[in-house]
Amino acid sequence: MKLSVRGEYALRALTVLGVHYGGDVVRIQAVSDQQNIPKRFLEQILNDLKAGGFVESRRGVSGGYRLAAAPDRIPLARVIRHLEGALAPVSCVSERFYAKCTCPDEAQCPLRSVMKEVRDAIAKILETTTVADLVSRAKALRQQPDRSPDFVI
Amino acid sequence: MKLSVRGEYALRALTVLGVHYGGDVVRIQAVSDQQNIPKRFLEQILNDLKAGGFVESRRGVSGGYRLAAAPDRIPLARVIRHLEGALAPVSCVSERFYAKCTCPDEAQCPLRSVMKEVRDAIAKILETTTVADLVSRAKALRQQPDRSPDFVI
DNA sequence: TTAATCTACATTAAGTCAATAGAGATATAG
DNA sequence: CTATATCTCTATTGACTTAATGTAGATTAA
Repeated sequence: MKLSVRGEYALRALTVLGVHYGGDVVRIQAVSDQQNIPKRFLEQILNDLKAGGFVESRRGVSGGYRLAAAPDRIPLARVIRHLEGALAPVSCVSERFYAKCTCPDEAQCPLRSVMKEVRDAIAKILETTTVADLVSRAKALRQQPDRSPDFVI
Repeated sequence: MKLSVRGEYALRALTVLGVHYGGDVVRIQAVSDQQNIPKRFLEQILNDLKAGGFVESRRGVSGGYRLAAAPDRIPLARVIRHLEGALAPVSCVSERFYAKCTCPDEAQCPLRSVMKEVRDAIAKILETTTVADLVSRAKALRQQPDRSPDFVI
């Protein structure tokens, strides 16, 4: 049930680009420094995100990356599906990456129905959460960095 | 976000043992045949499940495996955690397998809070679903193999 | 023209996964 | 008591994936 480091880096990078949405492009180096992501690896990832239509780039001096769409139009599910494939824990319950599993009869496999519930729960969250949400959560967390829920007056 | 084939086999095998709960032990060969699981691989898995306290075994002729507890006392989450580790998509939001991630400041990482939601959604389902549920779903599906919800009289 | 940037493709080292191999221990049937 | 079907244990393999690193090139603002 893992999100790869690659996927994690991608979402963190998109958050940075989301913060600067509407402004100028952001250099890879800046994202790398700020988010503690190996620069060369991040190059690959951003290139992949460009191929997926999530970001656009400008080359040359003062080049960089920016979001290709408004942050609230980029659900996390789309990004993760592009980078990693299925959200579903087993391929036989995936909506867009379906593949047969090894059970003798899918129609009678009780595990499938449970895993379908899991898939739906994951998808529900990741379909409705967007890069814009990451940006606003980042802002909120910056305001109240270490205030626990019990610490409200 | 994947459940490994190993984990899938384990849960399918436990379902078979769950069906026979209260009766005699079940041979690996029988489980292997019935569930289309490579026998030698299944041996390893059942051995691992035994180490985890989920099943017990009898050796020798007419040996085999049986559940070590009532099916309704075995939540899927326990099994998966034993075999695969964390349910959480990223280690930094795992309750029992916490590990630091690479983000510069966990307290201010917006991705963490989203992934925590995902973790909780997954855990909620897998903590409340037990081997007994798999057994009863299997029975239900056997009764009504191809009757869709729209097809009820 | 320079230098900072993105682009493209190749390579690598380590790890994981699914499965297989082989030798051994145990217990039941006969 | 012996034959044999089972579980037990450790090791190994081959394919694949992951997270990076290497090298060379294209682009563009200053």
